[in-house]
Amino acid sequence: MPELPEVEVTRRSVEPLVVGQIIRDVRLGKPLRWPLSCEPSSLVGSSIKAVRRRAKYLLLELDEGLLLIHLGMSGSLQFHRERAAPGPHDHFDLVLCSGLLRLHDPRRFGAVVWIRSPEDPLADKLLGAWGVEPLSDEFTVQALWRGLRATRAPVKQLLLAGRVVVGVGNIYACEALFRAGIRPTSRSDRIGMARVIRLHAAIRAVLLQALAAGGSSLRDFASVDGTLGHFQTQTMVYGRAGAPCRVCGTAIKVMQQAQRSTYFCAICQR
DNA sequence: CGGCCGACCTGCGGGC
DNA sequence: TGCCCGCAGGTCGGCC
Repeated sequence: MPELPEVEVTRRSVEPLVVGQIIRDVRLGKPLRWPLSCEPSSLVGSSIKAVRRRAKYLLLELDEGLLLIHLGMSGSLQFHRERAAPGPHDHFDLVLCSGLLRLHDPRRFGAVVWIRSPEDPLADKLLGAWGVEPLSDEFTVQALWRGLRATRAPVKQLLLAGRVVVGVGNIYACEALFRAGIRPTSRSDRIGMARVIRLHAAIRAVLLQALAAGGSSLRDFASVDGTLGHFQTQTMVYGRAGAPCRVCGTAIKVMQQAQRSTYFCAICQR
């Protein structure tokens, strides 16, 4: 589920429930992508000072250090007011006074990692080399232009790589390129300024539209209070192979790029 | 260093 | 109806 809109929707719904709360207990389920990197019991007694987001990571700021949460492909956070027995796919619980914050993640590509400080080598490995936040002032046409000029890779793969701009995954890369009228296979360094300007606007617009829709709930993504997102019903190309383009009526095509499915309209994107 | 590819893991939908 | 295959929102590490 988790691209920037889904992670941000999660952040906004979690924040008011956990900020100021003290960690009473920690429960681990099956192993996730990376180990927690500390004794679970060492987190007990810490309070949660803030909930931030960087790229697709949620960052719970503690008294000491940072709890970094990644939702992987299938993760979502839940909040239970009452004690609730964990299911087979519930792999991390933070017990607070106000209730229980729980990571539900069937595929276990997600992770919860404790980071001691910004100088921790783990911080660099996990948060170090990312590009700018697309909804911040740092994401300018110039920044996108420079990033595109620096590589011959297909533009869709550059967007997915996150080195220039973060938070854009497979759904929103396909959608942004459609809205900008750009072929996903176009060589990044051959895209002209007029198109870069359109792509810059399209990335922001599609992410904002998805945020307003509560994200995409392809399987079971939900915000912490259980609300489902509905952006998946608004996509122009993603998941619509064979269906008519909402602009020109031509059948939407799907192809493989770097082992990911790319959806596009061969007429609207040239 | 850039870019491709496999790996990680489980569930589900479509086709036979 | 039931089984098997392919595919799914991410990203790291190894290899050329």
